Parts: sequence; structure tokens; C-alpha cells
Amino acid sequence: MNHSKTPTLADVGRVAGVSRGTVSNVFNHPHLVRSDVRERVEAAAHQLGYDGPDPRGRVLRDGKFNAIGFLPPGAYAISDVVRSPYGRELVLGVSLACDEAGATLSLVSGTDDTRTTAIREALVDGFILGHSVDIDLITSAQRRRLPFVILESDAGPDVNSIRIDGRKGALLAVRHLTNLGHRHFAILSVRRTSGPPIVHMPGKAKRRLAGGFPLDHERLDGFAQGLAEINLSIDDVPIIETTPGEPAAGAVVFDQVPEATAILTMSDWQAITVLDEALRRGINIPEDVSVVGFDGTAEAARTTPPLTTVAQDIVGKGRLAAAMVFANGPPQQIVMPVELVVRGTTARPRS
Amino acid sequence: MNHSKTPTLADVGRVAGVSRGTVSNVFNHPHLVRSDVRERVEAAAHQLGYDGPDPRGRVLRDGKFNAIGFLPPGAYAISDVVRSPYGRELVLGVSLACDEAGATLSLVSGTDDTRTTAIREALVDGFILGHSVDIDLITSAQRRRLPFVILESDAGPDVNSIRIDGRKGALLAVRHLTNLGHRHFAILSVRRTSGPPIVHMPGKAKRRLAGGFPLDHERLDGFAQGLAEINLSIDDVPIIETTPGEPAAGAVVFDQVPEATAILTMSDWQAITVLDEALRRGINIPEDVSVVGFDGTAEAARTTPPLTTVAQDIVGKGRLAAAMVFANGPPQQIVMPVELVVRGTTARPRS
DNA sequence: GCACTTTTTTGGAGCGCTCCAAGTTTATTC
DNA sequence: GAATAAACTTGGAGCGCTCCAAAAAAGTGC
Repeated sequence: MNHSKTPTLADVGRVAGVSRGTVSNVFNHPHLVRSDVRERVEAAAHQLGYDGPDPRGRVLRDGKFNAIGFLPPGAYAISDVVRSPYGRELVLGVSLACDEAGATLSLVSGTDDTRTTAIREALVDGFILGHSVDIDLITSAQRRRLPFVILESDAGPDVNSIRIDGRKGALLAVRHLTNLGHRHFAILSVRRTSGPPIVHMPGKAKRRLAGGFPLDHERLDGFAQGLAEINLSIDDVPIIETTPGEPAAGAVVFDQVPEATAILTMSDWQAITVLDEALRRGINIPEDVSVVGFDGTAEAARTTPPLTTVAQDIVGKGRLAAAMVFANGPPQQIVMPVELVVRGTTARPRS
Repeated sequence: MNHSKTPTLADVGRVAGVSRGTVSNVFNHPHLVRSDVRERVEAAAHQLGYDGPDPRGRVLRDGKFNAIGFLPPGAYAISDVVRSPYGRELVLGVSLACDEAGATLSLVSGTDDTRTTAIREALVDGFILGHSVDIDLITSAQRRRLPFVILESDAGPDVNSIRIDGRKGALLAVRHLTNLGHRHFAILSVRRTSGPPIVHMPGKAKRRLAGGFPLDHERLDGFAQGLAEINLSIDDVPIIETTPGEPAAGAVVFDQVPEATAILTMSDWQAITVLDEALRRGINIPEDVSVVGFDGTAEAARTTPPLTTVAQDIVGKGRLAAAMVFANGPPQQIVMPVELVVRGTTARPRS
């Protein structure tokens, strides 16, 4: 019997002439097994090629996976997270916390339609849900009865959430530019659905973002407020929505809003494409056009010139999120601070 | 009974007045349950707040996790992988393949001593082992009787492996520089153990790398061969070992080998620190010193000036590794090509 | 209404393990 | 060497699920 099957605890016990429980103890609590018995068991295990208890059994019995799951935001895939500067730093923070806890970090795949299934089936002890989580996902997560944290979305007092003060960040960015004397803006917003850039020029009736998460609207509010302070209306500012990583983002802005002396973005990633395009077209930054990023990623410090950006502690956010999952405490809603980091991409407009 | 416990299949069956098997079918093979029964079961599930079969039971029963595990190279932690340009692209490739397969990517944590335990306990269907895997890890992986692939290490014909032709890459790099007329070199090698940079100056007896994986020695061999072609000996070239991401790497090279007109590195990451340090010291690249990177990461294309580097298809490598794990076929040893990408950091030495 | 086919439903078996209360062996004390 | 304490072992219970052979129900044809 038990020909080529992989051996189990029971097989080892049989060969060593001890019970399953003792074999289990040899592997998990060796101190409470007499040494001669332990050696006998180890010999039997070796002979059978048994390398320790199968995690499947343990998992069922203990109910613990020792892993935490990270779900990419929105419709994004795992690969998008690794691709984006923001996503990378976020995952870095989470992974730091996992390293410390000796836990595994599972990047859970799933498109919109498979997402709830993914949550239901993920082999994890808790979740971090990327921003913009819709209500279905939250319900799924709650059903799993596992701790979870939502990023950049406030889902009420019963749900853990961590977000930055996006409104204030946006406000700081605009004020910085208006103080420098800028009056002609373009806004590069994030399209959260897939597809080509969408251009919203002023004048057209009420403009609505085609894709956009609460956090995007919050930032837009911040921009609006800052503009209102110098009696400008955001309704007069062109807004362009591009998906994250859209390489043409910069080109669309320059084509559609040539009069802009200042470009406000929703991410460093977008701002970087603007810088790239400016270089390509011979537009001087910041002399011809000022650009402000958002996020304060490491990349932003390395551009030429270095990017002025609304910085947040992304790594810290990931870390904190993981810590909250591990802690599994009462729900908290945390708002993290933002800070305007002025570097080389902003200056007075040409007079 | 069953007060606050989470409900199980059996509970739902009891409420709906059907057997466990039927409830299971409602969730997994709904087509073979009569519709009125299905609705009854769904109602019962809803009433109990049951959101589908618990993955723990399924895992034990099916033996499948639908996940693949990635183990960072050597003594590195998950976070190191995300931090390094090379690691990121590798993980990106793996994640692309996982996205397509609908599988989860588990970044398995573990330091040297916990690594084998991590392998033993990881909830995955297969592994990708970062380069430089020692024999213990391979044995552990084999014991799991799970498919696995080793990166940048050839462990013989019984083990899946993927590596680049590092020797050739190194050779191409040196030849490029010797053709330009360089005769004074410094080599920046990778220290795979933790600690400060180690400087190996020529002349000292036989020099041995303190930390270094087979791939590092292979590249060194390539450098040696290229130098030999113009009758130079690698024994006369200073070698400096720094851990990946060591920010001082550039500084140590300029301090210790001021006469070098060309710096050979083992990674783009290292090369970038050299560029940063050159900028800081007012050393002009490539006029004063030429620098060659290794890996061909996306970062290398964005430095100022853009980095000349030995490029490989990192994303493709990750993808292929995942594919091999999923395929679970007979062992293969794959050697991927490298290519010298000449950009702006190499030029003739000042005459 | 009967015999027969097809569609549904059932419940036992078992996946591999760890916990724990109870039982057994060994050591210590007087 | 009996009594007591300490150290070690045992094996049943159960984690939640899916498969599958067999039973039950429903459908079909005459």
C-alpha cells in the first residue's frame, strides 16, 4: 500500500511505531518528545522521504494561512501594480510589514467580474483592498469575516480605511501655482476605466468624469477650491482623463491645451509622461510650463528637472495597512497627511 | 446551536432541507441542481450569511492552491525584490503570467534560516526560486514534490532552470569598452551577503569574492576573457563588491579607483548609483568616465545620460518561469540571450 | 399504469493535520 | 519498593469540503 503516494504523518508513525500525534510533535513541538523516539521518527521520515507536515492539513485544522492578500485597485491587474511607481511603493510597504511578521504576501488576481470570487477563495487571513473599492467588494470581504482595510476610500465607521487628505493636497498644489502667478491651467485626471484619453473642454454643459474614483473627485474639489480663491472657476479649466501609465497623456495635454502655463496632475506617473513629452517637443520645464505631480514617489525626485509634487508616505501607508490587518482590531478610519514638495518643475510663468 | 460560528455547507443544507452535496453543487456545479432547489439553497445561504464554500476545505480536498510562490533570491526579503529595478521587472513578468492564468502570486517571505520552512509550508502549487539558490533549497523544493524553476543557476538536468548567458554579456560589455580605447577599469560586483562594500585591489594574493553567486563569477569570467583579448589581466583590475542597492557603491569606486576610465557593473542599479555619485562630484559621464550597466531595466533608459547596459528580457524571463511552473513538464534548462545596448554613458576615454 | 430512461439528490469516505484529555511510562522521594 | 510526581504518548474528534456510486425522483412512451 501507499506506493508512490506522498507519505503522510500516519505513514511515518506506522514505520516508526508511534502514533500520528507523536510524529506531529516531532515536527512541531520536538521538545516534548523523548530524544530516542524523536530520532526514530526522524529516521522513518527520512526513509519515507517525508519532509514535514503537509500545509493543507494544518490549514484546515488551524484555520490560519499566515498570509495577507493584496487586491489591486479597481480593474487593475497584479501587473499594473508592479508597473506603477505608486503601486510599487505601496506594495513595498506591505511587504516590509509581511517580512517582519514572517507572513506571505499574496497578490490576488482578478478582473472586475472575477474579483468577488477571488476574495471568496483567496487563501489569506486578511485583505488590503486597493482604493476605489466598490460596495460589492466590501460586502464580499465582510462575508469572508476576515479583517480588511480599504485604501483611499472611506466606507464608513464599520470598515477599516486609510486615505490621504487628497483635497488638501490638491489645494496646496493649486495655491503654489497661483502664488507663482499662473492663471492658465490644465488638469490631468485619472481615467479609471480602460480606453483612450477623454478630453473635457470648458463650456460644454456640465462636465462629468467618465471614469473616476471618489479620491479623484476629492482632488478635483481641492483644485476647484484653490482656483476659487483667486476667482477662477474649475469649469473654465480643461480636464483630461487618461488611464494610469498612458504614455500619450503628455501629448494630449500639450495638443489640447496649448495655452496652459501650469499642468496639474493626479499622479507622478502622469506628470512624468508630461515631462517626457515636453522634452520631445522642446518645451522647457519649468520656464515654459509648470508641472505638479501627485504622490511623491521616489521617481519624482529623479526626473529632470526634479518634480514638484504633492507627497504622501506611500510606503508607510502600505505598512500601516498591513499592520491593521494583522492587528485585527476595532475599525478605524485613518487620514494621512500630505505635503507639497517644491522642486524644479514649477516656476513663475513667462510674463 | 451554531451561534456566532461561521456557517458551513452543512448548516446551509440543514436550513434548506437538502444534503451537503447539493449545497456544494449549487455553488460549484449549479447546472445540475433543479432550479427550485437551487433557489431554496441560495435563500438559505443568504439567510445564514453564507457566501460560498470555505477555501480551506476545498484546498484539503482538491490539493490545489491555484497559486504560485516566488522566493526572493538569496538572503533577500520580499521588500528587496520590490525595491530593485531588476526584481520588479521579474515579478512583473511572473505576475503577467499569473494574471493570465487567474492564479495568485505569493511572495514568500523568509530569511536564510526560515527559508526551507517557508518552502515546506507555502500554500502554492509550484515555486520560482530566485537566483543563487543553494542546494538545501533545491532539496526542500524537491521534497514538496511541486514543480519549480530556478533562476540564474543551473542545477543540472533534473531541475528546471532559466538563466541568461552572463559570460557573453560581460564579454560584450568589455569588448565595447576596449574597442573604444579604454585600458583602465574598475569592476563593481555584487556582494550577496550583507555588509559594507569590500574592496579587492590588485596585487594582493589570490582574490576571492566574499559574497557572490555562480552568476557573478560567470560574469567575472566574461570580463576576464574580454580583458585577456587585449592582453590585460583581470587580476590587475580592482573589484569592489557592494550589496544591491548600496547607495555608496558609486562613491567607493571613485574613491578607490580614481584612475579608472571605465566602470563595469553587475546591475543597472549599481550603475545608477555611479551616475548619481558622478553628478554629485562633477565628474562628467561619459567624457571623464564610461559606465556600463547590466540587466537592461526600464530605469536604465531614463537616466541622464541614458545608460549603456547589457540587456536581457527580464519580464520575459519571469513570464517564462511562471509558464514552466504552470506547465509542470519535463525538466528544461534554458539559456536566454543577452544584448549590449549602447546608449549615452560610454565614449572614448580622454586621450 | 407499467417499465424504462434520464435527471437529481444523497451521504459515506476521505483529504492530512493538530489539539487535548486521558492513559502510560519513567523518575524521584522517603 | 511503594507512593507520588513528572514526563511522555496515544488516539478520538473534528476542521469544511468535494467526489462518486448509488438511491430517489421525475419524465417518457405505449
